[in-house]
Amino acid sequence: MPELPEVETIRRTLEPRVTGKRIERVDVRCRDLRWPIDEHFEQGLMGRTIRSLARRAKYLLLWLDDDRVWVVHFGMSGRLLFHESETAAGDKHDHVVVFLDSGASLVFNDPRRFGSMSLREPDDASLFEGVGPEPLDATRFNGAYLFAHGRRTKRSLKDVLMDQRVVAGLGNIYVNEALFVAGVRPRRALRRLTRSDCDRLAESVRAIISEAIEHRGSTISDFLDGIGRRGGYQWRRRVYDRAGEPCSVCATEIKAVVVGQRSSFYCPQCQR
DNA sequence: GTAAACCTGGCA
DNA sequence: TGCCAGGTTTAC
Repeated sequence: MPELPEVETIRRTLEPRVTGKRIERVDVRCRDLRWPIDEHFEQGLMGRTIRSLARRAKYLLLWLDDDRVWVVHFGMSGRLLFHESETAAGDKHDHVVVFLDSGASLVFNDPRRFGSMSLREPDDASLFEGVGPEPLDATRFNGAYLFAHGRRTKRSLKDVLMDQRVVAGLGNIYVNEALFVAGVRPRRALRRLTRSDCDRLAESVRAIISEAIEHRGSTISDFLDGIGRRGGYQWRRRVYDRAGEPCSVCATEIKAVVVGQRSSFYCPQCQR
C-alpha cells in the first residue's frame, strides 16, 4: 500500500506526537512479518527516546537517542497508528505495540504481514545501498538521469519507474499517474524517449508526488495516516483504477493493461 | 525477463 | 470459488 506520499504522510502526522517521547515498553505479538523481527528488537528499543522521524524511499525512520534507527516498511497493508491513551482490546493484526512515557502508544497493524521492521546500528546504510535517488531531489533525479539510464536498458517506462534502484518510493498508483501527466504509455521503452521527453517525465513524477503529499496520500481501500485519517489524493486520480471511465482531459475511455505483472492504466488518446 | 512466493480480506 | 490488491524477494 503505502508509497512515498503515504509514508511521508505517516511521518508528518507522527513526528509532532512522538518526538522527544521515551519508549517504556515494547510488546511484540507477532514476529513473523516479511522478515522475522530480531529477538533483540524489544531490548534495543526499551528506554530509548525518539529523537526525530525521517523517511527514505518507502521506509519510515525513527531515530533514537543512541543513534540507532527503528526502521519500518509498510508493505501492502501496514499501518502505524498513534493512540493518545491506552488502547482498547486490540485488533488481531496488531503485531507490535510500543508504549511511550506520555501514556500514548504506537501500534503496528498489518493484515497481510508484508511489512517489516528492524533496529539498525548507527551509520548502518546497508539497507539503502542500491536504492535510487529520491524523486523530489531534482539534482539527482531529472531528465538527464532518466535519459542516461535509457541508454543501457530495453525496459518499459512502467518497469523502470517501479524499480526502487532507479528511483525510490514510487509504486503502482503514482507511476501510472505520472505517466499520464507526461503523456506517455506504460509500455513505451525508456530508450525510445527523447531527452526532452525525459525532462517532462521526471518533472511529471515530481509534480504527482508533490501533489499526492499535499493531499496526504491515497486511500483506495486501506491507507490511514499516523492518527487514523484517510488520504485525499484518491479523489484526484487521473487514471489509476479508473478503467472504463472517461479521461478527465479528453473523455476517452481509460484502458487497463498488465505490464510487468502489475495493472497499468492509461488514456489511449492522451498517452502515446 | 517472467513467474511464483509471502499473507489476508474484499468483491464478483 | 476465484481473482484482485498500494510491495519486494527469490527462483526458473
